[in-house]
Amino acid sequence: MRVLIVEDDPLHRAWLGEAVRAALPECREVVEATDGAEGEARAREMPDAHVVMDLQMQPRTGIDAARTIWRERPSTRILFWSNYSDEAYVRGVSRIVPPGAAYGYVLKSASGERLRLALRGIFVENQCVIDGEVRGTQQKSTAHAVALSEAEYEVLIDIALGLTDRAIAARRGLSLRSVQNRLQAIYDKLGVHAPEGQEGLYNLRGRAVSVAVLRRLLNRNTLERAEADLAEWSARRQR
Amino acid sequence: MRVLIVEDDPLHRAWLGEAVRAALPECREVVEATDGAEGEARAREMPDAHVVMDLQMQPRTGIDAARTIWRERPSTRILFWSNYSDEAYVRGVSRIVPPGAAYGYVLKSASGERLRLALRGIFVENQCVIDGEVRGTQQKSTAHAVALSEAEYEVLIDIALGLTDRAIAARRGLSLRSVQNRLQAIYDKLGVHAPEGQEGLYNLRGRAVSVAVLRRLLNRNTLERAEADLAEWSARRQR
DNA sequence: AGGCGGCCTGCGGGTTCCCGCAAGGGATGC
DNA sequence: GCATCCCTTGCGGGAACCCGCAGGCCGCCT
Repeated sequence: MRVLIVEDDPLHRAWLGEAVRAALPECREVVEATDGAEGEARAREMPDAHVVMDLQMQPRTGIDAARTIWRERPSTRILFWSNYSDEAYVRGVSRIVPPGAAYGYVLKSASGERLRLALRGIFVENQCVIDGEVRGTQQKSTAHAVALSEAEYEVLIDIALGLTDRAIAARRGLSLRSVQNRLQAIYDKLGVHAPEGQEGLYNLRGRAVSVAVLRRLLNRNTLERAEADLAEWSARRQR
Repeated sequence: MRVLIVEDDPLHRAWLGEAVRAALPECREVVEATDGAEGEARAREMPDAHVVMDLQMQPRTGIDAARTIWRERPSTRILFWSNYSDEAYVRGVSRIVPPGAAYGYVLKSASGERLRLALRGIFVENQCVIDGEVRGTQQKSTAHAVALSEAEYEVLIDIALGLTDRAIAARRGLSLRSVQNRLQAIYDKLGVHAPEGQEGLYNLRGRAVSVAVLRRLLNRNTLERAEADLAEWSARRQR
């Protein structure tokens, strides 16, 4: 067994290396990478490696790296080790896990014992290990009536990018009115309407984005990736 | 001399404690706090302490803590030790430094030697020590013609909160048209206009916020604080 | 079959946004 | 004094947004 660690913080990287060696004595080799891009390269050289990865990295995030790693080798087992359980991250991860892949999501604030269990669970027993807190936001994100559907989430991203209704309609293959219907649903679910007696206070479109950021549905990484997707779509559409 | 460390990550906290003791042998006591609120409390008990503080903390950020510490004792010397040099953070800090106070801003990625120099410079020599990278974004943020003025920045925050033109006008004591002028300036400076041949692509208002987030002019913390300010203003205005 | 709920779509109109045009102040400089 | 620059304000109009109403399609239930 070989393990690849991708983590930009030197202190955390060193500590993680120790934890991996201690939890997995059967591990022959531990390789460390200091950012997403290097992680992808190392993973390419180690076709049998398991991966432990941070999510917040500059400039390529853990999600970016995981996506390419999984695209090249969908059976790779990846343990995400992150500071936060924001819905933006949880959604980001669950969007890219290949069907059937074993993965994990453990918070950095979790105890060493929990990390140890996750390491063994994923890499040895081939099971999925998700921290309780993460599980919580995961369920919250699929609980009906409060949560946004995937279709609505897409439109939310589009307005966060600053697209017009018309542009969204073109991009998503919908009519203008359908886009607006989705927007209504988003406004309702996010509860962006101004309180009693303050009617003209909010621009609902902008307010929705604001609330989404505050509720951690959206973050800078989400936007950055969406921006890249948009650029690609926009180029393709030019011809 | 006494030093207060405010840092939520245990690894970083421990390492920082060592660095402080090594750099400042004349330091009699090192106290550690694990989040912003505790930091404020400890600072209150140590009326002579210097402070080393992380910026990203939950739920009270380093900026929140620094603000109350400085309000109670404006001469406190604070060294901010942060992962990022985002304009949002730099602006956030420079908005709250009391006139004449000695402070510092050092990146976590900087070498131990740079941290040592900063610690001695601020706490012993009473000078300001700002990392080169931070200095860079600081200058970028005040370089004319590309950068937003303070007035424009306020309006940017308002649209990021999802306010209407009318609401912004009421809040900032301006006419509707003036608000729109500020918006124009923001649109120009952020360069949000769609490329040639894609005229209806962007909703400029939303696009401006998007670009601002991508350029790190705004982040979640900025928004959170702005939201609190807005709520307070809104309550005051009700009567 | 018929009814029901969900999603998509067109129409219409009230409101808000985006912005060109133009007129009024201060502030500064020669 | 006058010119110049910057910021503010009003007016007006075209475009985009928000949204109620109503009709159509599809799958599901009894």
